[in-house]
Amino acid sequence: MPRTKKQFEEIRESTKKEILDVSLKLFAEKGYYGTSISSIAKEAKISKGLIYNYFESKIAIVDALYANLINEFEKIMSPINEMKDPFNKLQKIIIDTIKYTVENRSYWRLYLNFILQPAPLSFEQVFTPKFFNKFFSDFAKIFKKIGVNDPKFQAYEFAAILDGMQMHLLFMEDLYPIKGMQKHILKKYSKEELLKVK
Amino acid sequence: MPRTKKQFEEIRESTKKEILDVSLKLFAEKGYYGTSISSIAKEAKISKGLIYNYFESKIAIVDALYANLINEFEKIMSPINEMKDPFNKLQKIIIDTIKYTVENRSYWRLYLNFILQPAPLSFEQVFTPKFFNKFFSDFAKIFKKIGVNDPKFQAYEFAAILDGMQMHLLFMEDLYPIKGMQKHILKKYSKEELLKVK
Amino acid sequence: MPRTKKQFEEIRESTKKEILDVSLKLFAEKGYYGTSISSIAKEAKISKGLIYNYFESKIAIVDALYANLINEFEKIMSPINEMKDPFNKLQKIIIDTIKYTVENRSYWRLYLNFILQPAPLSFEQVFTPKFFNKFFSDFAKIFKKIGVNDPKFQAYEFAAILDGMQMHLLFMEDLYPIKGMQKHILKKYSKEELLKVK
Amino acid sequence: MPRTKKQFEEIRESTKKEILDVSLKLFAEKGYYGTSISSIAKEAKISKGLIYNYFESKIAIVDALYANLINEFEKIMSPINEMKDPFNKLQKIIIDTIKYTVENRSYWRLYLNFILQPAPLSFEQVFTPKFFNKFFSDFAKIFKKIGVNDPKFQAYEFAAILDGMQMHLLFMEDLYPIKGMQKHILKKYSKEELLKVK
DNA sequence: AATGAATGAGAATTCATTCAT
DNA sequence: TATGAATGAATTCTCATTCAT
Repeated sequence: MPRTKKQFEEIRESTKKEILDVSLKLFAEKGYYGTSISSIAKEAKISKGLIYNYFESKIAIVDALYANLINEFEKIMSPINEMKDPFNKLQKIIIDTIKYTVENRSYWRLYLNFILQPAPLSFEQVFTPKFFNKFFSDFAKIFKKIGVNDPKFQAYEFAAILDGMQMHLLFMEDLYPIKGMQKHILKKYSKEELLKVK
Repeated sequence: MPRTKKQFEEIRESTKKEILDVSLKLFAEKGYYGTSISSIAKEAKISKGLIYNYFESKIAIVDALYANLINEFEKIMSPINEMKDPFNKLQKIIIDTIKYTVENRSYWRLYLNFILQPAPLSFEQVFTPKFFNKFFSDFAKIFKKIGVNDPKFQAYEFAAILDGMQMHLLFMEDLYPIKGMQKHILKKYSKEELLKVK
Repeated sequence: MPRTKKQFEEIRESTKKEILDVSLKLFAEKGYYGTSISSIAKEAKISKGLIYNYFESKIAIVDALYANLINEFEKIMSPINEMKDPFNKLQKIIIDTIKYTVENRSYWRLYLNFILQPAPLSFEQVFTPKFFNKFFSDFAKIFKKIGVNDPKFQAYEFAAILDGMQMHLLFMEDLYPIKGMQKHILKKYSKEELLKVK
Repeated sequence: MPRTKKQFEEIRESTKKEILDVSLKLFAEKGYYGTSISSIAKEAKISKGLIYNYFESKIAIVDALYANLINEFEKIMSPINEMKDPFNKLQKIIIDTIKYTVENRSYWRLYLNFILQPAPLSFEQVFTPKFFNKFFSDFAKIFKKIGVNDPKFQAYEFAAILDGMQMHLLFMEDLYPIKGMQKHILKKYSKEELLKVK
């Protein structure tokens, strides 16, 4: 009895997901060049050839991971974007950034790698300088709404703290006092403090 | 009649420097794996073989660049370490970090790459979590001396801002408003502001 | 529809054998360093890369040949070891040594090369001095059983004759009067002669 | 004051000898391919270039060593050739073979390597099958003079024992009971024994 | 859909030899 | 005579990708 169309699709779906999961793990652990198609196949317990049934090339896998990463961003940002209160917004950005970084180190490690990764990995560039500018200007709007001085540079500062902290966290792993840092940052960007400075 | 020892040394000196300069440029541009020995040779207008007259292996080139990088760090930090006044110290750290990053983008791009680089590039690790801890604790001492609340996390915040800013700057290049940011950060860590918060 | 496991195994089996056969021939003809992986690939009419699908490195090929060689040794020696009569034993050792040398020149040429080969080829050493001592003491037992004077040195002499003859045979090829030599040696180690000397 | 012609020649002579000595040592230790021109230069404390002032190529060094080896042979054999008494002759051949092998392991190790060494090292072949035949026939003459049966194969046997013993000695080094073996062989080829067998 | 044998381009590395001084 | 920097061809090895089954 041949499989139904739906069954086929389910197989495709789950195999593809497995390849992506394994790839993410390996890329984050060993880097793009340190991860061979063979090792992905072995880890995913499928054949090398099958991978090419799902992805055109090695770089296409990265592209897909990349796309997923963008989705993650969206998922984090879209509820935030819908929030009205700028103070709550800041608090949530901080909390979520830390939460997702801790929960999903592989992804974020990859993300930082990609950002700094030079040329050969500049597949469909999504994390373009423009993309970042969007963030900066979004943040700037929040600070403008709050009414602090110099909202533009407050935004750059805010972004720098988050990305710097993320980098330190990913690099130092358990040595980094993320709990304390979170408290510290949350306080710094709390309503009371912000109103004080204003 | 052979060249004198000194002549030979000069030749070696200059060829070695050329190889390192070209390598730094290419590694920063295209990454370690994206840069072949061939391309270094071609760019430096020497033969592939000659490179091995100066460096044992490809990774040895990176090691040398790495060592130079450490030197840069020392050069930046040693005058700072000798400074007494904590306020001046902070100001100088900010100014120098930005100055050296702008002047020497290749190096710092490489540096960030190295920090996050996974496994295969684990040449003599210098930028270990321990190395960073040293920075954090040095910074903490400064803030303690100033007498701010929570000097430890102020230090982590300070480091995060600097590294985050550096990352943004390296990624966005000319799109980044580094001038304004410098002013902003300097003000944030100026004597008046710090004394206010205290 | 992929090939069955058995089909794959057959392919592997035959390709591996082909690589080993070609390698043996070339190594014996031109030596280890005189034989490139390229030349093996060309002679075997496969791609260079495929060889690495079967052997980890060039030296691993030699290791495999080496292991086969040990097997040959076993095959020659095990029926001999089971023989009781010491006179028959000696006769068989002589006959077999010559037989296998003539039939399998490549292997034995390689064997002699390996024994004397210096350093760089010191893959898993099997032909250690200890290995030889085993032979000497086995031979000594035979002569002791026969009851000749000085069985120890009779054994060394016997081994020297066999290895010396083998060397001459491999070196001089068809110029060596192996037939006559075999008769001569067989007679020297015949029951009558040995009992005479005793 | 420029050096005299004679002085120049002395320098050349001694430098050349040094190169050969070092080469012999290294070739015997590490083999031809395991020995680089660089390592010879370093060990001889001269420059790489200078070697090419004395020898056209790496293989030319081997050729020279080879020629020296032939000389050694001559030196051993010429006094022997002048001896009249066949019994003394055999005794001296045995004694000298062992003596020179022990005293000059490097040379003889090289010699055995060369004999079996395939193609790439088949520089000016001196150790041709013909060369060996000369030995065999010389030996045969001795045995003929003595009047043993089958002098031809006695000669082959004699040569096999010597070369086999030499091989074992070179391979097993101090584990080989060369003293006892010498006594044994000398006795076997002593006047009394030979006359007995005759 | 799935397998893994096979390919081949390209990478790092070695080293005999040349050559300017 | 002597030096060692420089060359370049050849070598081993890797790995993304293809393809017959």
